[in-house]
Parts: sequence; structure tokens; C-alpha cells
Amino acid sequence: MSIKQQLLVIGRSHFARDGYEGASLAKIATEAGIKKPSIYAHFNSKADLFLQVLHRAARVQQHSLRRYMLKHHHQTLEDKLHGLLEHMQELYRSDDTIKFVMRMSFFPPQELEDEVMPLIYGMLDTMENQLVRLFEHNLHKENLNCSVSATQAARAYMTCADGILLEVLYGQEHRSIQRLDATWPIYWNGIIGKEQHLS
Amino acid sequence: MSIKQQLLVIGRSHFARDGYEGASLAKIATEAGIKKPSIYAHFNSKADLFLQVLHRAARVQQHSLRRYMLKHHHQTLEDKLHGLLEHMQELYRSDDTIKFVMRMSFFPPQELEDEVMPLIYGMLDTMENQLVRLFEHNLHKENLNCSVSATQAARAYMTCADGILLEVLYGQEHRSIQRLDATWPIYWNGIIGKEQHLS
DNA sequence: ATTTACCTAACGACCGTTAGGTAGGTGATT
DNA sequence: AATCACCTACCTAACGGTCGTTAGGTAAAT
Repeated sequence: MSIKQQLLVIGRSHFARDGYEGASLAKIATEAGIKKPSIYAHFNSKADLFLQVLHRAARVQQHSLRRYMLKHHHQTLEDKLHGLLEHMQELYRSDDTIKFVMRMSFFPPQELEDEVMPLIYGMLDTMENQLVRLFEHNLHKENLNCSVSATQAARAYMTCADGILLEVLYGQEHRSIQRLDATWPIYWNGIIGKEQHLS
Repeated sequence: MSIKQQLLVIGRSHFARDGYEGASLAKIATEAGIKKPSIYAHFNSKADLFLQVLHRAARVQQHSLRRYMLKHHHQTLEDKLHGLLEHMQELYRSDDTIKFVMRMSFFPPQELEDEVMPLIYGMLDTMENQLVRLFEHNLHKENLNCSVSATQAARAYMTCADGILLEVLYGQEHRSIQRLDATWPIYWNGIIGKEQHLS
């Protein structure tokens, strides 16, 4: 792996752990085995390194979602949705891309906010659209509650997914699994349930 | 308001906006109308200021939840739970305590992690216990789905609450309201629904 | 000969923190 | 009532350290 790619990977982990302001180019360079000013042979600035990490992470994230959808297109809607939640939990464990994306979504560096947030909103919209399409394709196949729209189901799903992934941020994995086990049956029951409550 | 209380309030807003490492004592002092070293007449260190802000925020948070529960004890379970979500959204708008608590829950300053996380876990457990008791007291009064345990309902509720509050972090209020409107009917339907799906 | 990828040295800015001083209020002693 | 010691709450100046960044040089590869 080239030094530049190493810097991107190491930078991602530091930004995920310490935040943009908290991350130090000196420490990133040391971990890559070079000196701090040598970073400037590959990146114009700290912001440049960060933004390249961000773009790469956004691409990885969207690619991962699309790949999951293709791989499991034969499954039932229920298995696909439930499996996606577990898939993201595993992804979180194996890689700090999700942690990085979440941190920069919730607390973007304020000086780069204008460049960060459009990417974040784009990712969220892409994911929502993909879910909406998924629900629309399955509304007639499975006996879904007809008073729940595809958009509503997708938004509620993303809300639950965020809540579950959040718990993994707290660092204790079993609490995240508890949340998944508690939330999923209630969500799914709310989607397919015959009785619909509207206040 | 005394200078010390001002420093606590201003500090909270800076920690919420910039994080622990990103916040600057100089800027906090300036906003309070004093010079940076004068902070040390009231606090032993930056960590001391931060921890006092944290303890105060935790107390405010728990007090606010208890007060809401007392004030709305006469309402139905449904109104109480749905109202609590709106209550927290309003709280977020009027005050940066929730934002501060969320930021420090998800991304605590690593050098203070050992002092921060016990407080956070305590708050989460307190809230979960309070919700579990609430569900237990209402399981027989209302026609709730008997295959959903009080613990399960409470955990799912907190998952949805986190997901909804998260969206308010993104900064666009209407998205958070969209999430609330989409998630609540599905959650409530999943709780009271006659049909229960267990995989 | 030019470019790439690193280095050392150093810049100015800001960080949290400490030292040391001052002005004003408090409270006891004379 | 006047004096003195003491304390609180601020100040200025400065410390050592780290930050991101730049200048300038070197050795190898093209």
C-alpha cells in the first residue's frame, strides 16, 4: 500500500477517534513512519487530507450499501432489512469508516461545515431513496400495512438504524445488540401489523 | 448571575459546539468579559470546568425527565411517550444541555473518558429504569401486546428517541420532525399491535 | 536534468497554565 | 473610628509546549 493510501487510512482512524481539531498531523505522520512535513508531499493541507478521507469514506459507504442490496436481492424484505442492521454493526466493528462518517455527520468541523454537510445530506438522501424504492417494490408482494407509506417506513427504519448504531458508539457492543433485538420486532410488527394507530 | 455560573453556561455552549479539545479557554473568557487566566480564580483547570459543566448537565437532564413524568402522570401512556419525544425536541431547541450531553456521550474526551462514561451510563440506566417502570404500570391498564416486555418496549423507545434527536443534531429541524412523524406511529403500532412477529 | 519523496529547521499562532501584582471588600484589633 | 491583615477577583506577562505550515536541502528515480 502506498504511503498516500496509508495516510488516508491512518488519518481516518485519527479523525474518527479525536475529531478534526483533535487529530494531529504529527501523530498521523509518526504512525505512517514519516515526519510531519512530509505529509505535504501528498496533501496540500490538513483540510485537504480530511476532505479526501471524507470523500473516500462516503464512496465506500454508498458502495457497501449497494453491494449489500445486490447480494441479498433474493431475500424477503424482512430478512433484507434485519440483515442490513446486523451488517452495519459488523461493518462498524471491522472498520472505522462508519464511526468517522457518523462523527463528521453529527459534529462536522465548523470551518469545513459548508463542504462536509452537502456530502452528508447526499448520503442520507441516497440511502433514503434506496430504501423507499425497496419498500415500494415490496408493498404489493408482502402483506404490508397499507396505511404506512414507503417513505414513512424508510424514515422510521433509518431512525431505528441510527439509534442502534449510536449505541455501538458508546463502546459496549452488547448494548447495541440488545437495542437491535428489542427494536426490530417492534418496528417490523409496526410495519406489517393489521391494526394501525393514527393520532 | 455570578461570573462562575456564566462561565459554566458559556463553557457548556463552547464544549457542545467545539468539543473538549476544540474549545478554547481564551474564547470562553472573552465571551464572559474577563481574561483567560481569571478563569483560574474559579476553576482549577480546563478539565475541572468541563467536569463541573458535565455534572450540572447530568443533573439538569435527569431533573427535567422526572419533572416531565410528574407533570404528565395523568395522561395516557401514548400521550406521555409521544409528548416526551416532542418535549426533548423543544428542550434541544431552547438549550444546549442536550447537545452537550450527546456530544460527550458519543465522543468523550479520551483523557477524561474514565470520569465521563460512568456518568453517561448512569443517566442511560436511570432513564431506562424509569421507562421500564412506566411500561410495567401500564401493561395491564391498556391493551398492550403481551409478547412485548416492558424492557423491550423501553429499549426500543430509547432507540427511536436517539434516532430522532440525532437528526436534530444535523441541524435541520424539519428533518427531525419528519422522523418523529414517521417513526412514532410505527413504534406505537408495534407496541399495541395484535399480531406479533418473532423471528 | 527534472521530478518525487523524504528530511531538518524554523516560523508564527495558539494552547493551557503559572507567577506575580493590584484594587476593593471584609473583619478583627487597636 | 482608624488601622491592619487577609481574601477574593481580577489583571499583565510570560512559560513551555504543540499546532499547522513553509523554506530549503538531499538522495534516489525517471
